[in-house]
Amino acid sequence: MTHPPRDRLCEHLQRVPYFAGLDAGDLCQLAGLATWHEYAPGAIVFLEGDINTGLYAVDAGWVKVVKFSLDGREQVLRYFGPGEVFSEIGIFLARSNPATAITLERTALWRLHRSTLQPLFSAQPDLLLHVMANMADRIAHLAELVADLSLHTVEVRLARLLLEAGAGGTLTRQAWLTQAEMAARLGTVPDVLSRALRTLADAGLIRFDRRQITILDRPGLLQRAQLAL
Amino acid sequence: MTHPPRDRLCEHLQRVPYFAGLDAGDLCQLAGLATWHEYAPGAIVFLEGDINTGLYAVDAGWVKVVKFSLDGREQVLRYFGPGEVFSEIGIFLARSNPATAITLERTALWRLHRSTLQPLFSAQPDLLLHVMANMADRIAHLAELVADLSLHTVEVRLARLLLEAGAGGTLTRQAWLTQAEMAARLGTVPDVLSRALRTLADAGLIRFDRRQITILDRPGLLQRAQLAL
DNA sequence: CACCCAATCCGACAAAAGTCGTAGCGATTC
DNA sequence: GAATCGCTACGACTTTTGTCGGATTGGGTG
Repeated sequence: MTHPPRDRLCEHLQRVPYFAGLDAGDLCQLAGLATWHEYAPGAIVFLEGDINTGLYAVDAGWVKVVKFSLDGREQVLRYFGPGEVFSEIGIFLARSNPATAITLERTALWRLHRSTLQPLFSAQPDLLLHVMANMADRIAHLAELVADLSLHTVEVRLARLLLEAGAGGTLTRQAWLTQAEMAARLGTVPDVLSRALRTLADAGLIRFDRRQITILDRPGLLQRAQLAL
Repeated sequence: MTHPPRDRLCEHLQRVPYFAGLDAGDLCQLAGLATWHEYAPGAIVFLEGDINTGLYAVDAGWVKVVKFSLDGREQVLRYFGPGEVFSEIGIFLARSNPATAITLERTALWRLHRSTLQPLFSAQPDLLLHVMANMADRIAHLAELVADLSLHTVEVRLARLLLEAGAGGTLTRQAWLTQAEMAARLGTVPDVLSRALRTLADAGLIRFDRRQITILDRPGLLQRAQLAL
């Protein structure tokens, strides 16, 4: 994970789905303004309350965006992996980050600082629309998370997560996706998640060990997730 | 609440904080494209899953944006009152509404349909930035809601709500803000909310009756809200 | 006024979630 | 191989939340 040469940044950005469809020349202009940052696992990219940020694009690795309670419990709002862009709120000077970003493993990010973006926006309304579309995605995702937390039990939430993540039957967990991490994602604690996993396993709906979770009975799981019948 | 004459729409829009700072001529152009809609209390403005919407501005009345569970429980994402604009997601054809909008009382809305907005966006990047700033606000608000639901008890959430809403000591409730409504806002059920209100009242922190809630001990309430000490 | 209806309140109970202590298991390190 | 560390598992317990039946209140209506 060494610093990619300048003349390859453009190519990099074009592979980011976020920027697909944008003019190649404009993208290269963007690339020239991006800065490269490497982080160790568990490093803080930015803190809730900070205002001095911009837009981030993940080159390699994984980042989680979280909120903390005073007593240290954490709620994951979202994970971001290679090719994804986050922190749209960093575009606005008037608003501080609503959450904290932390790396989950050794991670490399591109950063487009607010000040470098402003002129581009005026020149390239298309870019603005892309960013807006991403924000719309964030809003929909968060609204779904709110509904999940408020309206469904841990078991239902877990079933939904498994159905979503393990579209292909077996879900091989990233090394960093521990039960504690999954619990923070689902808005609960490791113990409760462990119980829920066992309940689903005992019911014959899934099978799991330390590195992967297999869906054995998708229709049954859909039912537990209150998405069917 | 009769249909305002066309030549006053412009003036109306200028009073919407959302559009403050935009060029007056552009606003009048916007006004000419808006359509006027009236709703009875409890009417559905749009449903989760619909895609045929646009941007709404509240002229008079109140609207709530909610998610439902299969068994009918509801979680309020946000309330919108006079002068506020909502449903930014309606701008994107590719995305269906993530939630349902319902009126709380007799309500009048302006609607700017997607198709009428698109050309304006190209001509007026400023307008885009305004919409984006509002989306940033939605994201921050939802992130806060997620953290609240996941990390705090009902009592803490209630204390926070009271501190936020009743900045001036006494909070006179809108007629529609029943305990059931407040419960849906806090992500719980009326019974539990009633208990939490009683607990705070018994502790001498608040006083409440059917039409208003008074904060008696702000520092004490701040402590309950885990925002102090 | 009598009536009705929605909102609120209450107590008892059930379910879900969180806490705690302990124990086992695996991979890594020494 | 032994020691260690992080992750996972499990059982017992507490707290929080949700549910239910029924009582009470208060405003509006006929």
